[in-house]
Amino acid sequence: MPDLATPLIAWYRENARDLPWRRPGFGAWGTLVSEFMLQQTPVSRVVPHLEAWLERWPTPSALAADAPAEAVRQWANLGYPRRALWLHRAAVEIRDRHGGVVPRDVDALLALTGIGDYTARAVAVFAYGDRHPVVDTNTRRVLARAVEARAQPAPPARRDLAAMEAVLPEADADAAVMNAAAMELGATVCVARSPRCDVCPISDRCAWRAAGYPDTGDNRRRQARYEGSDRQARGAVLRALRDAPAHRVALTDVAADWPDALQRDRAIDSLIADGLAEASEGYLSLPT
DNA sequence: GAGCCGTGGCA
DNA sequence: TTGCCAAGGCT
Repeated sequence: MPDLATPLIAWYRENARDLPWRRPGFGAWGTLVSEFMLQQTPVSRVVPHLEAWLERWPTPSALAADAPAEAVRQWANLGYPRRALWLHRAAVEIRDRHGGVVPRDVDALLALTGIGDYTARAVAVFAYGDRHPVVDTNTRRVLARAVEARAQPAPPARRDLAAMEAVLPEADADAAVMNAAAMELGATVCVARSPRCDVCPISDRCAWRAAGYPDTGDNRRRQARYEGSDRQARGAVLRALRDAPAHRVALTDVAADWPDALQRDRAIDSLIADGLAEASEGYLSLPT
């Protein structure tokens, strides 16, 4: 296995983007909030929302003291609004189970609502400096190409953690930078379409490049069409609630212009089932 | 493990 | 216009 860490770390020190969560002393709560927002949402859209969020709720207890509806409203159009609800629940759990301090232990982090393998380790590594493999979609693509000589990674699996562990330096601080560097390379150089191998710091040891960029197929899961989907209908309903005075709309008026009434009703029911909406006395509202 | 869950930018 | 892609997680 060629040494990927040395050139990646050196490259990262020179080329890392200046992002809010990379500022010294950003804090574990800020890191946690940023990681929730970054789950499937691009960096450029997250940055302004993150700063507004932390200004309003500087600690987990501050968020926990507010209503879930406020979290969902503040989430605005970041997408996947269940994350706002889960972040609020996590804040309550941090207040009640951890004295208001974001836990450092990976298992404790994994036990929080909305935190999985990626986010738990990202917090432990980037906020606390501990040594764990942090594997996101960028890292999976970098490892698939550099190590496995594949054009695209396989779907996410637990073995991805072992694959990253295998290329991680021993020292905690180096391992943390390596984790960030692999993600950064995947986000800015080793991108999904049209990778920029001419500026890649590990192109001389990339297995995919050495093999002549073979087309190894693509096992990635396809996203369902969004236009006309239930997800779009849910988005329309929730947008109406966010924009309404007191986050409350008469049930008969919610997304009344939606072309498919059955689909609209299905969306309302599923939002209620998810805890993102509540129905009472003929009105639909955000969760209190 | 597969399907589901928002939103917007870009080719 | 359509499909791809984005610091995932839950059921």
